[in-house]
Amino acid sequence: MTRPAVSSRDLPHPTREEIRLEGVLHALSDPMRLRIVRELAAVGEELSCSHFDLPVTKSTATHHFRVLRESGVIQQIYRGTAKMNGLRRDDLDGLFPGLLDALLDAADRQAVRPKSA
Amino acid sequence: MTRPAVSSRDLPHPTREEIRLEGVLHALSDPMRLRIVRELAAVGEELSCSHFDLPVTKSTATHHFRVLRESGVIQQIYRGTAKMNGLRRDDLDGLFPGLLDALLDAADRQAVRPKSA
DNA sequence: CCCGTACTACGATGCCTATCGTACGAGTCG
DNA sequence: CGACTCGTACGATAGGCATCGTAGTACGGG
Repeated sequence: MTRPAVSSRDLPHPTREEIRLEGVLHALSDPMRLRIVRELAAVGEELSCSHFDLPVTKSTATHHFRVLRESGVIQQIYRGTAKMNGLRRDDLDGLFPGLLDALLDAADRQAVRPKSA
Repeated sequence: MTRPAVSSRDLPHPTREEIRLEGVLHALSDPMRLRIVRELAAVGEELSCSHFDLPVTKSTATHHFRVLRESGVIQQIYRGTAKMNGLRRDDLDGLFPGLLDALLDAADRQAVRPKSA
């Protein structure tokens, strides 16, 4: 699913061709991860892990970022002490045109709905 | 997540408002269920459970159909001994315009790709 | 009424995963 | 160097889930 790491401190990512729709959907089916992706899309630029104020511990956050990276949804690189996260929009749009936008739009619509019973 | 059953032999479905994006994505993140949905979409009409020739036992198939129903992706009703399955296209399109088509298109594109390493 | 077909229910199993806490490694800045 | 920040690694835990097999229920037809 992922490329081997050539040096320490660099992170294995799937190539574009290795990205699987099922993996992307699974990654996005977790509320915490969907939230991360929505924020990345809204801001439109790379964000450090610590920028996100998630209601989970840091180890759990690390886990979610890894799932997103290994599924091909985000790309991560170290920038000094920070680890920057960016949406792989080009790859996703190339593989699945319109999907990411449809997903983000769906998430936006749901976010506006009454949280409900 | 689902309405209570009023009589035996009728199946609890979530109302349109109860359908959650995360649930839909989770349902579709399983290859077997994605396959079922793709077939339903391709045929465009209701299909009985037994119409599908899935590489799993019938108990497992029952499980997958239930997940799809409880997430709001399909609707199921008994018709004699058969249980018919239909895509809830109106509800999904109403909640998340364009999402279902984008997902089906993405699945089609992936299906054409070399299965790969 | 009896049988066959269609699907379910239940229990078991093994794997995956979301979560945490603690201890650690890598960089940066004084 | 030393301390601080950012993020990781590892182990534990608890719950979810895909799968199976077996036994059972509901319906329709002879």
